[in-house]
Amino acid sequence: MPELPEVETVVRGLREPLTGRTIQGAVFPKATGRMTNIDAALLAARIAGQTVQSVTRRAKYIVATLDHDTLLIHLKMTGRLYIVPADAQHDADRYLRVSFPLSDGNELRFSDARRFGRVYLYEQPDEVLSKLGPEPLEDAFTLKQFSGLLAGRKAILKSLLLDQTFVAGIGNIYADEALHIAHLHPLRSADTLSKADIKRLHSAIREALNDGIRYQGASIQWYRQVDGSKGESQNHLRVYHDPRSEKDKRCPTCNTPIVTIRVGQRGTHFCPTCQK
DNA sequence: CGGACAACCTGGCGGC
DNA sequence: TGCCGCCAGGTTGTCC
Repeated sequence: MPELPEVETVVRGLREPLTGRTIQGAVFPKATGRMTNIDAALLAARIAGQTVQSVTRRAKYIVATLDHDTLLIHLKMTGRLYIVPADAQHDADRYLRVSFPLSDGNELRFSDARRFGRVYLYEQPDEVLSKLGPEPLEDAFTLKQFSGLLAGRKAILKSLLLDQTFVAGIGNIYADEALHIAHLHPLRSADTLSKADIKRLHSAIREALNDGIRYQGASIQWYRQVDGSKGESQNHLRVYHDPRSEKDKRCPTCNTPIVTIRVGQRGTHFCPTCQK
């Protein structure tokens, strides 16, 4: 599911109900497998009694800064976070992976059908976060910086945009959207971009992601906001779609049928007329 | 560095 | 109605 806009929407939804609350523990109803970076019982013991200082986002990670540690949550494909009264039944959610009881009588719950999601507790979260590329919506992400990052890169554009160490937070939907806004073909090599191409791509990345946030994320399958509601971004996408359920997707600019190919194992959607 | 591919997991849907 | 195969918003590791 979640790319930068979806994770940002979830973070905004978590900020008020979590900030200032004390986490009382962590309950894992099923085997945790690879979900945590440390033993689940240790995580539960260590997190108990720590108060949430802030909830922010870095790339696609939800970052909850606690008194002594930082809780990182990655939703991967199907993770969901929501808050319910602590007495709500656990078995009402067949995909529940962990719940965190809070000092105000509520619980933060993490649900994940596909079990790819991750819940990490780090004293030094930079172990994970420092490997990530720049945040594309921050002021520091300038055209100059972006040009510098592209210098010497020869990768296929679509694959490069998905590389979290290149620029953080872009996923399959918004990579396709940004390339359409920038009029660039997903198979273009990064080393063929003109100065004008780079400028368009830089602003297109921001536009695509900001649109996603404005519409509160894309609920194509599993993604939900903290309150359980769907986002609206899926109704405003230019090229990204599911070819099986939407067989006649057309370019919003020129009405040409959108073409779907595979690039680096990912479904990739583009307008053959507008994107060169 | 970059591309190809398998893995991790399960659910949902199209097609037959 | 079944059952099969394929696809899915992400990431990581291996091999060439």
